Amino acid sequence: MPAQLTREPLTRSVEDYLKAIYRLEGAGQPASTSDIAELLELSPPSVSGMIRRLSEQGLLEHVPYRGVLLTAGGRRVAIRMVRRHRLIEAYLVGFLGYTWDTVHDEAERLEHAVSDVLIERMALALGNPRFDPHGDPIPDRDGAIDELVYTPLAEIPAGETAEIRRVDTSQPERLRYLEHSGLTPGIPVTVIQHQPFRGPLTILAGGHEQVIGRELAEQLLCVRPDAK
Amino acid sequence: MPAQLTREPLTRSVEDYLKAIYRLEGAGQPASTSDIAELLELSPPSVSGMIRRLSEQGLLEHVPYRGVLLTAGGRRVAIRMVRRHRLIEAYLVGFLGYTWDTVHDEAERLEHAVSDVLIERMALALGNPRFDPHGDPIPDRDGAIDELVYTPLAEIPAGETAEIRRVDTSQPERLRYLEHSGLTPGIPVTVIQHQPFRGPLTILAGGHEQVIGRELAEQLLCVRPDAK
DNA sequence: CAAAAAACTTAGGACGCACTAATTTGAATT
DNA sequence: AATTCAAATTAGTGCGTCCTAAGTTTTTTG
Repeated sequence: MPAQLTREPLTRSVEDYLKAIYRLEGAGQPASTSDIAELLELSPPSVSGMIRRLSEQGLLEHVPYRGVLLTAGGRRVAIRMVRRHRLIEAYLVGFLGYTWDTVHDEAERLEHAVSDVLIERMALALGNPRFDPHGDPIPDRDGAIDELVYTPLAEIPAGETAEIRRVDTSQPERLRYLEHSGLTPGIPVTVIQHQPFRGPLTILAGGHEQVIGRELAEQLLCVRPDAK
Repeated sequence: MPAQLTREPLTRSVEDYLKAIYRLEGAGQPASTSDIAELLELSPPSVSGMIRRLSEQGLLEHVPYRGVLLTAGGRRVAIRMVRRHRLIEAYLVGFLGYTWDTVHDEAERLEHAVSDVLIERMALALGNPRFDPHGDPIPDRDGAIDELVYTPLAEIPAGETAEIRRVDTSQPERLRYLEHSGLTPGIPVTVIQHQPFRGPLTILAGGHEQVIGRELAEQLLCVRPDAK
């Protein structure tokens, strides 16, 4: 109902909340207070307070005790932040010698500080890329984003080959490990064996066999040649 | 006395205050409350309050009713911000199509958000430049800065030729006008005539005569071939 | 289905940083 | 030297964002 008519500049906190809620909504459910709190490393009462302010501003809908959903306006802001974040990552990797395990934190700060002009200049320098270094899709200027559906490597049956397209973690240690193991977007991987009880996978990638934990295999998002 | 032992991250406001005080100290005098307030567009009481906090943190020395001076620690922070600001300006102009009249505001926000790593990457990409697009000297990593002494064009006697080295304004309109008039760092200018009573100057630059206001001529910092 | 556990909100407070209004101090003027 | 004026400070507030402690609602479980 309150429509956020006066476009006052949003604070960094607000931008972070909206981005987090957008990400949590990706799971299909409304974002819960505690999930937001955990993602942003804040206490639940702090989140409750911010939810009240954001829904007063018309950026989200709140059903008490049930969770929140972004309004169109809130989603617009969130997607804008996602575009910024991913373009900055791509630019830093493409032009300033960053590696995919180090860009996240830098982008996390810069996304709040760059102007629209600078973002578009970066996009231009990069040739308007559609994916960032982790394979995450970059929304276009209008907020359109093609969220392709990928299959986690962990769910590829033994014997099948799939290609890694996207890596769903921002932890530097994990990213370094994956890079070192040759498990990056664009790489074909053959699943040799699944250990039972959600155990590790034996895979073939880059010409040699290796074993990879289940949790990590969940974060390697792939396409199967046929299922594509 | 309080030595700012725990290196907690400084806020954006604190960084802005220290940079402003550093700039005001350039005039040789302690920075006054009202000068700081004017430069930062804040009320004097706000500045008084911040001065108290900053001197408690050991970043500056305050003599009540007299003004403030940066401590070594405060100066270190301020020079770090100046290096950031000027390197960012140079990078944006050099690599992202910015012009010298549009970089200031962008750099003003980015200087608070970039990491040391990113700044050094930009410096490397630029070949560790010593001056920014306006001719302002860029402090090196250790904070060393060679503040050359220039002569304002307004003080060059009629008949003499001098070379513009530095332009002391960040107002986009003025910078656009100067660019349009061909009055940028590196350009030789011959003073033809001074109008009396602090009036405008007639000058020869880029092959044609033009008239330039006294105030603007004060901001064009030059070296004289002989005095150099 | 009642009791326990988990999730969420409200209450109340702190901190940083801005403001206006009122007061104090120092400098300038007569 | 007394008065006047400008500059600076203190007093008191507000806003945004965070916190802990305490209370409420929903979900889970025995």
